[in-house]
Amino acid sequence: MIQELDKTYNPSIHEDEIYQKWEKSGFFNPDNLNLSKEAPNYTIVLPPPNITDKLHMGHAATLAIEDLLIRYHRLRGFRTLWLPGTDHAAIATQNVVEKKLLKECGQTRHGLGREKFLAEVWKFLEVTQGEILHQTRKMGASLDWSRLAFTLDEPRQLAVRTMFKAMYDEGVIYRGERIVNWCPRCHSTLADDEVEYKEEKAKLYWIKYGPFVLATSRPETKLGDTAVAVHPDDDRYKDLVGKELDIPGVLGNFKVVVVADKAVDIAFGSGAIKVTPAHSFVDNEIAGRHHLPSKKIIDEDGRMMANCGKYAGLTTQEARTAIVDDMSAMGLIDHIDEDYLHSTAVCYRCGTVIEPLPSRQWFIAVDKKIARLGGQSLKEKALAAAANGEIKFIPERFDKRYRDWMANLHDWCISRQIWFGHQIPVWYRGAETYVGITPPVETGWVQDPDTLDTWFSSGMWTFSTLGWPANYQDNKKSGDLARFHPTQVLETGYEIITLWVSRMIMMSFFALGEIPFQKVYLHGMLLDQHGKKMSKSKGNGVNPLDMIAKFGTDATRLAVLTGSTPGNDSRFSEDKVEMKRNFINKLWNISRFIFSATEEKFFSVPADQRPVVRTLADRWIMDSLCSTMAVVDQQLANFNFSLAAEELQDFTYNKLADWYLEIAKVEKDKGEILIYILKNLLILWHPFIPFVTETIWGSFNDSLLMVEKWPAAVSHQAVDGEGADPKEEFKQIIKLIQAIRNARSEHKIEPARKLAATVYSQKMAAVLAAQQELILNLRTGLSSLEILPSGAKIEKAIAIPLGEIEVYLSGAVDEQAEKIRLGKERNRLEELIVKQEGKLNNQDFISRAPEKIVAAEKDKLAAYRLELAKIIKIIASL
RNA sequence: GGGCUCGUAGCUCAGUUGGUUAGAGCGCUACGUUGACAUCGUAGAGGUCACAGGUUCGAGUCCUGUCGGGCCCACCA
Repeated sequence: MIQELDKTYNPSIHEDEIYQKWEKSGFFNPDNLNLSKEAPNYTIVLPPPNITDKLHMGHAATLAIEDLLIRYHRLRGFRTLWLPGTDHAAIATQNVVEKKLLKECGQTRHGLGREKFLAEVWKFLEVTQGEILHQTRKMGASLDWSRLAFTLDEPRQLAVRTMFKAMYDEGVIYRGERIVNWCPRCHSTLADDEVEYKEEKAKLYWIKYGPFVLATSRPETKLGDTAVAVHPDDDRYKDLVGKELDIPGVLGNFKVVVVADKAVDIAFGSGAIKVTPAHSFVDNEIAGRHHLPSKKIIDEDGRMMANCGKYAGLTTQEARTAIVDDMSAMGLIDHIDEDYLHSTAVCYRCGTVIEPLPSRQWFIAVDKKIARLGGQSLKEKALAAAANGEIKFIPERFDKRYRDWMANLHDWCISRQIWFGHQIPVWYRGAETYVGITPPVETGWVQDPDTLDTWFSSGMWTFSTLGWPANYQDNKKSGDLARFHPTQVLETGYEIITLWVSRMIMMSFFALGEIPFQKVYLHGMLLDQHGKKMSKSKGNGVNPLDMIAKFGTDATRLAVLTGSTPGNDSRFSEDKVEMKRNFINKLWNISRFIFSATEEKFFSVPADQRPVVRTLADRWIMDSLCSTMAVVDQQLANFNFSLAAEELQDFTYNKLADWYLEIAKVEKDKGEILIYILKNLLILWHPFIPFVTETIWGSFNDSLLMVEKWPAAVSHQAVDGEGADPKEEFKQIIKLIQAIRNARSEHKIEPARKLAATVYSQKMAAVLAAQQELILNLRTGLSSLEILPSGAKIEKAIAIPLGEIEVYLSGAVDEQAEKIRLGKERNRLEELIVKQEGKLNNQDFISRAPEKIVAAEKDKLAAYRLELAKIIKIIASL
């Protein structure tokens, strides 16, 4: 049964129905695919979007790319799993909800209390999660919804606690004191990427410091100084290194040592710095290297502590003013630079100045040698996986970024002082500590109030979604974990290589001793039409649902899949989507035409059964389809989605629609071959534009296109070719037709006016004669066509030299225009010949270039000369 | 400061290991309803490949430098 198609494709009346059909079929789930045991796996875990907000175009691009990969491999007979989920995005989500509560009911999280606040967060995420999942379905994503996961659902909570305990037992997770970014207002540590830098003018104080004069922007931290550091190569201070000094200060004299450390910049200030290990990251590192004591003087409220004498209780700002005044009175201030430009670290959330503070936090030791990793550290394992090619980055350049970052990685601080997230599975009772997957049974234990960095749980994503830890007993994988891990590809944005990709690799090595994925394909960012990053605050973001409503999902997908190369940013604009909508409509109308031109009996022929080929044009289109199949396979293997789509679009538009369909109208009886091409074309297009292809397919098939068989390019390779290469011969026909159209256009000959054509060709006469009907009927406007091996020049005719072929059009000649046109042509050829002769007269070229190239260049010159000779003859005759 | 990346037609971008007269789509110009498609067709114009050197028989492609975008990381005592 063949259903008639509407005049234009209207996505909105088909898409939802098609998606339901797919979902009901069960084929999103690899367990339902009819595959042999030997079928290879193809698994991708969806990078779980944050439930902070609905999806934007960037997410749409991710979904389009991954669905393309998944559908392509499903068609090719892989056991294909695409695993969906969402990310609780701890801090980000908590902030969004905090802001919302403050705006809507003036409540703070502290006012509400932990339990009620968390209830609000869960209420919020239910809404956004629902919206995200709806958007994802609208994109046509063929995700296995039966395996849907959330980074904070019950199974993932169990996985996180299990992981934490295992790492703690192995000594990889430890509690330690370290300088952290502390926001005195939020009362929380901030991750490095949550700190923002604001550039501003400040004062730089040059203070007298024993034998030194040194520059500081924070004189109040002098109370916590334990050393002075200079560069080891700095001759000015060589003699002082290693000495202990007695320094006069506002609270009396204190002792510091002088150390030499390469972290000091000789050129800045006086080349000497005071070292405050407790309140500066750099100083803390210097202190670590030289085993210096640390003295904490600022508390969690950003105030001076009790050990600061009369300054105790002042904020750091107040203390700075007071101390500078006092130092000034003591003559300790050398001078002050007023216009010192520097950037201050502030909280990305509230803008409060960050205080670096020593704090007790939980860490993952990345350099600790681990027995279960064969005595290697997480860092070493993660680096080796990239170095030995076990994990490949695409494009390759990101491999370097990954390894550079990994090599410089410090211990990873995983505790956060926020409420929303995985609460740390550690309980305290007095001096006792208990770490466990379940709470201790006895009473009196209090759980650590902190939660884990959101990347801890998302770092476990490849295996926590596949049933770890239940599916991993005695170092053996079972169930989904055995079937699908390691996954084949991780597809994500390059901006989270460090945040996410690196963590996943470390976590997977620790939990399973293996890589989480074989390839990492990194896509670029989607920018707006002006090349700016899309963001909510700029208001230039686009909701994919708007595009879908306007132009359809397929157009939206194709727009984000094309016009870009791997790893590079690309611009998005509505115009692009509109163009793709036009193309999809073209495909729809190609199908309509083919339906109308095909006898019913051919519709049921299987897509891989080759049709009978009769004419040169048939052989040409079959050959073109073959090479398109090969190119698409090759481009997709290299993640060149855009080039694959371009190849398909070129075949569909420029070969099939522009030429072969027109030929079919002339040569007739093409049903068998047309439906064959259409079926294969729909399969080839399906991964890119699943809805329209499935819709067309469904109008004459009972089966689902999504599980058809991908055409193997090799089986079509043997396009029967008696005689010469059909491609080359047919290309000559196309060239001839185009030249005739072109000549008509240049001579401004009205379309209705018919011309008589005479064609001379020694080599091609027979081939051209066989294609007479096409040449006459493909918009050339000819009244007659005479083809001869050779003959006399035709007077008063438009002459078109086409290499070996000569064409004359008589019936309407403007000799003046003809002279001008041919003159231009002559000049062009003469220039080419001069250039070519120069090349061939160059002895270096002749002797050093490969023979093949030299021969080709000689042939070219001969061809140019032949053509020029003809033109000169024609001009002379005018 | 370190690293990465981009600069090719008016616009958005391709251009595989150096080797035809540097390509595509859109836009523009002219013409046009031909058995699917105006969400269409035919034809055309349009480029010192950012700039300056170098390597090479040969450079859009490789090297060095300059200028101009973008991104990442570190740091600003």
